Amino acid sequence: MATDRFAVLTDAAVALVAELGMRGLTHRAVDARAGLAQGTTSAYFRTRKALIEAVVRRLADLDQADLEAGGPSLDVTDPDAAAAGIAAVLDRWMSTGRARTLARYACLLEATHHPELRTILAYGDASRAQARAMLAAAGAPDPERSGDHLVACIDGLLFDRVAGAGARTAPPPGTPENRADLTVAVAALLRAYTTAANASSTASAKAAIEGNSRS
Amino acid sequence: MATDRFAVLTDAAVALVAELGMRGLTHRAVDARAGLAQGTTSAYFRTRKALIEAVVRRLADLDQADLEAGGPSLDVTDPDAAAAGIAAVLDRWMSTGRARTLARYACLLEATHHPELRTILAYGDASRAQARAMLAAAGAPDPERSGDHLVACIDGLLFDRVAGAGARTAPPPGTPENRADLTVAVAALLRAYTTAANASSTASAKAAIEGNSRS
DNA sequence: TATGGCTTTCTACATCTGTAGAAGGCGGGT
DNA sequence: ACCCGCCTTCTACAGATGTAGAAAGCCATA
Repeated sequence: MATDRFAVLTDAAVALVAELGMRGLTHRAVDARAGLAQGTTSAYFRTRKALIEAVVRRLADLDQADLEAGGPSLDVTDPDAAAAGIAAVLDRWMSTGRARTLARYACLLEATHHPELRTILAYGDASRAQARAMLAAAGAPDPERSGDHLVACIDGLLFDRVAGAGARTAPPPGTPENRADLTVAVAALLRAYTTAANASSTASAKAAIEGNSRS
Repeated sequence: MATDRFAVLTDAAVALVAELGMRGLTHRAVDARAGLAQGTTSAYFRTRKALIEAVVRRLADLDQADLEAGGPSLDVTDPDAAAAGIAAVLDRWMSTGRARTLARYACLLEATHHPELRTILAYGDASRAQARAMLAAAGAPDPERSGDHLVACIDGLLFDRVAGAGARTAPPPGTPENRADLTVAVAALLRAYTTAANASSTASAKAAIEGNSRS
């Protein structure tokens, strides 16, 4: 999975971020983790920022490859099958790919105070595009917006199970029970955002919030 | 907002975590941020773990107070109003309370590799209970599970806007547009998880994933 | 006033971290 | 064989960080 020096180092870095957080990402720690001589990481990534950027890039690349290798089908005609497909991906990301998922969230948080990372980390752009396309094909109103909402919610399900309360309460990752649970959750989401019966337009919603704004 | 020494210090710590990440949480940095003499934080929280725990506890307390001061109404009979109420809270958490929200996510990620934090950080337990109660009142099937899904999704919407792509694409926090956007998103969620027309039971979902498990 | 316990402040120090450059080694071309 | 450029490894060092203890100040009570 990691053959050349760069890949070995960045993979080790990703693993470190996943299990120790951004704080554990250190030149020397990466050296140790990768089983290479002290100073190696420092030689390849002279500054810490370079190291972080490499991690972010690596994550993006891995996700890209993962997606191309076979994402969910997203068949509009069969929402339940689409939900099951998405659930399968989510389950994989929280079992086999848990480390990568955690690292990704850590990087997202990091990007909050490091704008330059945001360019590289186009995480989820592909998913969003896919979601929008699917909703558009399903004839949903405002597929752009709804697609974004949908992806955000699915991501929420993932985050909850990987770092939130779901990590304790939900069925363990990698099991059929987990996939089943995720499937019903995602199916509900798909139904919610595909139905043209989406009565609340932005306009009517605006009216509804009148009495609720208290900031 | 912060009168006694502990509160001053932990508030400064929360602010630091929000804007610099966990890595910025340092005894000396907290001293500086709080405008107190060097060594103060070190005296109050002898170890770094104690400092982190204090931050987590402070976040939990603030959330608790926030919730008691007036959470959304969650009126079952009027889902749109409930959605608007939730949207208002979300909007506040991503504008005025953005720092706290970011700090919370950072702590959640931190709790991933520090189990002792998990006990303190019962974040969202109240929300989950409320969601379950609401869904139960609405006659939704399996309100426990659906409630958890619902909260996870709502949290996903929040995370997306605070740290994800939504931070760039969605309407700016604190504006009516944002509240409106969130309202339609949440309303769709409520509809999805309250409808008894929730055809896919766990059992049928299990059948649906048969062809999709490839891990 | 003196005393004893606090809270607060200052200082010390071993480690860790970021960063840079020197030293060493290896292989390809002349 | 020799040289040159590259990759790798080692070492140095300034500054940050975690942690502990000493010093100083404050206040109430005897």
